[in-house]
Amino acid sequence: MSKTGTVNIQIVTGDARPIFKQIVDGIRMQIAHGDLQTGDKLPSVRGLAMQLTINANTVAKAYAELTAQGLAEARQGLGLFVAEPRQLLSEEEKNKRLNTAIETFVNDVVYLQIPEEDIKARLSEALTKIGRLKNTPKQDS
Amino acid sequence: MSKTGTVNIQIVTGDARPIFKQIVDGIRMQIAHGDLQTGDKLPSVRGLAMQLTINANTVAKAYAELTAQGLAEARQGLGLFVAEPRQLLSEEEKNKRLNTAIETFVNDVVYLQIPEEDIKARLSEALTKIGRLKNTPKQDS
Amino acid sequence: MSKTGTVNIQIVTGDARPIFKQIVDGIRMQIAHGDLQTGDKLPSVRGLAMQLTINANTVAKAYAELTAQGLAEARQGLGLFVAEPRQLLSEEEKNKRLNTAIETFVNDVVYLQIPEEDIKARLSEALTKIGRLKNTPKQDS
Amino acid sequence: MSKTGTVNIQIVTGDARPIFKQIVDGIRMQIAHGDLQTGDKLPSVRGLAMQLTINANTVAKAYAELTAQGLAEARQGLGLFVAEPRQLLSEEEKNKRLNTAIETFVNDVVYLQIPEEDIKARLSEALTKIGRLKNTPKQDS
DNA sequence: GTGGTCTAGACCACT
DNA sequence: GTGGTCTAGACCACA
Repeated sequence: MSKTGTVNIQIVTGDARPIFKQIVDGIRMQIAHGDLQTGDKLPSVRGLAMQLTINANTVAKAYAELTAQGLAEARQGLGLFVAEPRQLLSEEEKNKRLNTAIETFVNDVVYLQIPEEDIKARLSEALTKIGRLKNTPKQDS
Repeated sequence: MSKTGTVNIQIVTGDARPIFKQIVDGIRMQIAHGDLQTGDKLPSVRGLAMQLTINANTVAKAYAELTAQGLAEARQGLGLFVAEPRQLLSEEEKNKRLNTAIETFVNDVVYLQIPEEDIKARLSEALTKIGRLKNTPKQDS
Repeated sequence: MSKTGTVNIQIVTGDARPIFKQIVDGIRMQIAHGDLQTGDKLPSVRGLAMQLTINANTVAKAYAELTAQGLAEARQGLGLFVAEPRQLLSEEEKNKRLNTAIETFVNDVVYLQIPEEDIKARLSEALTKIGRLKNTPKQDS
Repeated sequence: MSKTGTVNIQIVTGDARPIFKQIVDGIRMQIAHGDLQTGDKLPSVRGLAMQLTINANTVAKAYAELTAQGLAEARQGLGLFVAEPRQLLSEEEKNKRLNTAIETFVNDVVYLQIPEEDIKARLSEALTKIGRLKNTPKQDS
C-alpha cells in the first residue's frame, strides 16, 4: 500500500457523477482511509489518464480540484503529492458544509418511505466503516 | 396551514441545485412534513412562477417531475393536487437510491474532519425532526 | 442492427400522442425488441432533432423521460446510453399500470362490435411478436 | 335497471382522463353491458351535472361526443336517448382503430416486465367479463 | 462535441 | 382560469 504513484480508482460508466469528480472522490477517500499518506506521490496526469483510458484534461481537472481543496500540492517538476493534513476551512465553513450535506441527504431519502431506524443504521455503518479503516494498522507485504 | 394553493418555497440563486429541483425538493419536503396533505391544491404554474419571479416553464418542469414521482396529480383544467401516498419504487430500487445517497453524503463529509459521533448526532436529529413534524398535530394561532 | 447512435423513429403529425411521447415509445419499443441493447449509444439530442426536423428541446424532453424511467443513462459529455435493465417499479405500481392499460384498451374497443375472439387473437399476436423478436437472433444481410 | 334517466357513473378525481371522457366511457360501457338499452333516456345535462357536481358544459360536451359517435340521439325538446345500435364505422375504420388500441396497449405494457401469459390472462378476463355481462339476463326488482 | 437548464412566447385541450 | 406541448435561442458543465 501507499506505494509511490499508485492509486486504486474505479471509473464507473453508469455513475451519475462526472468522471473528474469520481477521481477526486476516489483519491479523497483513499486519503481518508489512510491508503494514501502525507508525502505520497500521486500518479502523473498522463499516467493516470492512460490507466483509466480517459482524457488527460479530465485528470488534470481532478488534480486541480484536489489542489484547490488543499489535499494535494504540486512540487515543481516532480509531480503532485499528498499534502499534510491541515484545516483550510473555518469551523463555520465546516458546519455550513455539513448542514448542506445533511440537507441534500434528507432530500434524497425523505420520499423513499424507508423506516428512519433503517436509514440511521445504514448510515452509521457506512460512517463507522471509514473510521475503522482509517485507524486500522495496515500491513504491507 | 395547508391552505389551498399555498406553498412556502425559497429559491436560492447561489444554490448548486437547479431552480426546478429546488421547487421539487421544497414541495416534497412540505409533503413529508405534513404541511401539504393529500388532496391539497398546489399553486398554479403561472402563479408560482410570478411569485418566485421565474419562468412558467421552470415551474411546469418541477410539476412534471412531481407528477412522475407520483407525489402529485393533475386534474385537467383544475390544477395540480397532492396525490395519495403510494409505493412507486421497488424495494430494490429504493435500496439502490439509499446507497447512492449514503455514498454521496460520506463523500461530502469525509474530508471535513468532523468527529463521527457529531455527524451521526446531527443527522439523526435531522431525520427525527421530519418524523416528529409529520406526526405533530398542527396548531393554528 | 444496433449500430451506435442509430434509431429508427417515425414522427406522425396526425398522431394523438405528443411528439416527445412518440420518441419515448419508439425507443422503448426498440429496446424491447432488442434492436437497441444495453450500452448502445442513442443519437445526440441535436442530431435526432435535425433528423426529425423538430426542436432540440423536444428530443431533450423525451430523453429526460427515458432517463427517469431508468431505460437510459447520460454519461456527461459523451451522450445518452441504453441502461442496464432493472426493476424500477414496485409490483403494486406495475399492477396498477397494467389495470389502467387494460381499462383504456377495453374502453377503446368495446364499442367497435368486434367479436371477442378476434380481439384476443389480434392482441395475443401483437404481444407474442414482441417476445419473439426479442429472442430471435438477428441476422445482418 | 335501465330506468329512464338513470345512469351510474363514477367520477374519479385522481383519474388521468378528462371528466367529459369519463362520462362518455361510463355511458358507453353501460350501453355495452346492456344496462342502458335502445330508447332509454339519458339524464338531462343539468341533472347529471348536479348529480356529479361538475360544470354543465362538461356534461354537454360528453353528450355531444356520444351523439357524434352515434350512440345517442337527441329528440328535440325531450332530451337525449340511447340510439339503436348501428354501424357508423366501416370495417376498415374499425380495424384501424383496433390496431391503434392494440398499439397503445402494447406501448403501455411493454416496459412493465410482466410475463406475457399474465397480461394475456388479465386481458382475456377483462374482455370476457364484458361479454358475459352483456348476455346475462338482468333481473329487475 | 455532449446533455442539462432556463427564458420567452405561442398554442392547445379541458373546466 | 388550469396544466401540457412545442419552438427558438441562450448559457453552462463536462469530455
